[in-house]
Amino acid sequence: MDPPALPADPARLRRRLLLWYDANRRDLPWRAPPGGRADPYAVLVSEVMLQQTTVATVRPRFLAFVRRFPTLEALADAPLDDVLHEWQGLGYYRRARALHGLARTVRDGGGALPATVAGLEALPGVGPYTAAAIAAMAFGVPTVPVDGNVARVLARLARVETPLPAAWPVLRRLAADLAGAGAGEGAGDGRWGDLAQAAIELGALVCRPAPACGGCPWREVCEARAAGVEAALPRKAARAAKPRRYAVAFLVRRDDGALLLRRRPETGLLAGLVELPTTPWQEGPFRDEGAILAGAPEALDLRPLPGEVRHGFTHLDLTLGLWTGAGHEAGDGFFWRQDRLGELALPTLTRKLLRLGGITPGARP
DNA sequence: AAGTCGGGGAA
DNA sequence: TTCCCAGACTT
Repeated sequence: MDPPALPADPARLRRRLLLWYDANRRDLPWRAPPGGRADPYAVLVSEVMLQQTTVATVRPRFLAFVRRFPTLEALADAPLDDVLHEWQGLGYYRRARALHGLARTVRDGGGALPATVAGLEALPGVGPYTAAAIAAMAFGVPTVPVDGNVARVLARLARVETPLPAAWPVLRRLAADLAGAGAGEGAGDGRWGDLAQAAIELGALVCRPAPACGGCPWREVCEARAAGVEAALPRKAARAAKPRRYAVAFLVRRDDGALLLRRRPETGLLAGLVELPTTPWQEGPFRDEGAILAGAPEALDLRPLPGEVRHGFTHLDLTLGLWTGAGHEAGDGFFWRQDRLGELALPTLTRKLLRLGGITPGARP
């Protein structure tokens, strides 16, 4: 089969897409008003938050984040723990660390975000997608960022049958073709930020995994639709099954009501966040009390609470029981916390366990 | 190229 | 349940 190519002139595709976007765009807090200019810091924060995270989740968290850290300089001046606290529950906590590091890098380098794809991609936490997105949306660079939405749109438009992830280079080339000059460039060109938003928006609203072609501005030229294969694209390589792991967490209280906690290591899963003590995670369920007590912190009268917590990570599913007891000494790596749990950066897994134990740490930001 | 890194909502 | 989300980084 011929190598995939855009089925129509790029300038014509761009015009059709922008007309659709003008009539169908969502009003999102980080977006420039129609005809206006987006705030680079807002674009940066939103794009990092939106990495593998839905708009519905990000919208309120974005508003809270920029309220607490209104400028790149304010973010650079804040302690990392404050940033992690503001990020709790969002997942992929490396993003928060990278964003904080990025802010300090930029502040120490003069204070302005780079305005080029290459300059942006050199910053921590900014990869090919995010660099292109910021360049287009905040600085008007003529480039079309390829995220999961745009990959789906382009794979269908040009009928790319190669499965992901092998198809990524093909899709990036198609995106570059779309951003290229094309014959008779005209109305709409110059709106490169809107074009980037529009390509993503089309994937999010119309060219979804279950496509709604009736509302698509490209339906008449879409090659997947012409062949009747739109719902099957993009094809994807089979993924490995997620293993399940088991552990028991411990709700240990001191006489004064303080709770025994520990901080996770600075790298790896849930890096630097605060959690309840647990046994090591193991491949099968715990069968006898001895194995549980062997993994427990020093405590008296340990006994199981009814119920369990299930929590899914990206590459494994975890099932935890919860035991409770009384203690008075915090061993190495542990600490007591009496109140104001809401001020700690707690992962969702820990919140689920606390809820099972009848504790509400307070609303997260 | 493959593995690591969260959590939630929709189908 | 499974999929997938405005992906990046490490090895």
